[in-house]
Amino acid sequence: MPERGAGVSEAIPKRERSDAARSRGKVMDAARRLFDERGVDAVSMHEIGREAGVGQGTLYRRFEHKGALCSALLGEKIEDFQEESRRRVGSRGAALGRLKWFLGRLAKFNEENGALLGAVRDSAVGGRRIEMHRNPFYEGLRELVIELLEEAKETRDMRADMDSECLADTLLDALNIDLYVYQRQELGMERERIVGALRSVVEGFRTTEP
Amino acid sequence: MPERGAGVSEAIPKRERSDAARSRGKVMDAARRLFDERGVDAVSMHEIGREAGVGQGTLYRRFEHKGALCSALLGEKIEDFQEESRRRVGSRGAALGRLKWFLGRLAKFNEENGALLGAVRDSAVGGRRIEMHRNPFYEGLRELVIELLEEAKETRDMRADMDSECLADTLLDALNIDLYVYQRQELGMERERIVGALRSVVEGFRTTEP
DNA sequence: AATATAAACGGACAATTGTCCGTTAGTCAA
DNA sequence: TTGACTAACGGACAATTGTCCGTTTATATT
Repeated sequence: MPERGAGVSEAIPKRERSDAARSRGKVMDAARRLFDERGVDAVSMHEIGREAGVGQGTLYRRFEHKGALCSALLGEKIEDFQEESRRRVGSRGAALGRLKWFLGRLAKFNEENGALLGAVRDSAVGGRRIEMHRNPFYEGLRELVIELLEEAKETRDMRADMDSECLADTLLDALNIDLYVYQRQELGMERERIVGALRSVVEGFRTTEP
Repeated sequence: MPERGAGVSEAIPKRERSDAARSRGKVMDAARRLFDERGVDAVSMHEIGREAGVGQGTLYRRFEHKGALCSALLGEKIEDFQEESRRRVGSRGAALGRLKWFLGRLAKFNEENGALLGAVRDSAVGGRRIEMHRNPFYEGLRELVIELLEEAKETRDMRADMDSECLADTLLDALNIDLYVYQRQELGMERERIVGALRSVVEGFRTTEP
């Protein structure tokens, strides 16, 4: 197999045959339409196949499961989010300040894509539980946060004994979609409150100035 | 038969009829046996019913879903954990120190009950996503952490502007079973490392001494 | 254009979860 | 003890996910 460039999404190994591409498009269109109409949770995969006019085999060949389909639907949003994040995060200024900005941006991403993110999460059950974390999207976010924390260490803004890797997971998981929905809808917390609390956690990472 | 009702499963309204109690016992025994034999994930609900010698209606009347059954199975462990936690947490000493102890204990609980906790988590999909957080077990932990944080505020160990509620969710979610399994098995992190990182987060909550 | 071949297609099928409803049997009061 | 009331029972049934496999078709080659 020819080595493909390290693309953001690992779909399309060689080149898609024309009928395959057509099927992919039909399925994604149908899914968008049905999700829009009745909500993500209320639409079954078979229904999507029927609406798209493709068989189950085709449907599942293109998208391993509903979560993968939702990920594909999220595609552009993810690209935008990652692009903006990488740009802002690569800019000048204090690393911890940029980290705080990033946490706010991630909350906004949650806010805008809650339904699809929830479906992605739902599909990560049983044997696929690990996929929640081991995927290009999460790993990208993780690298980004680690990078910021390491930079904060180097500039002596953060204590040197802090564990950047672990902390990155902690910060990202504090904004996982399940907890976020629970805090927003069940506890009635405002977005700014959630983000604010997390920023105060980051504030605690700072070296105490003498 | 151990006292039921204070765990994750719903409280028993009046009193269980004798045949109902027998069914409950048979189902739990069968589940324990099969889970032990082949692992939680590899056993279906129907199989448990068959092994227990009860019909599907009975099975689902007693346990709403596989997660509820696993919660019941976790019952005693949960009791022990909660009891020990409440005792230690109610003791003397610095609140933040007790919080740190609690985080270690929670990690140990994860370690000991990973498979069942994973199944409980898996069953909290779709419409039941909220149940991951809105259940007596989680709420108990949450109250306990909030209590500690509030105490730390009162004794001026923690900055007064910290949001105890949000922070409690953050700390607890940092030890959710999915992330924990990912960090332990996928990233190969040691338990002490995970707990240590979280304790350093708590350390950051402290008021900076002048 | 004809042909070979591998990818893609479609829909039947298997597995699992969860519900429904007619039947059975504990429990309590007379 | 008897009888009635109602919780509990059991298994068929519906819905959904995901797989399998025989058939079709796009594409590269001659």
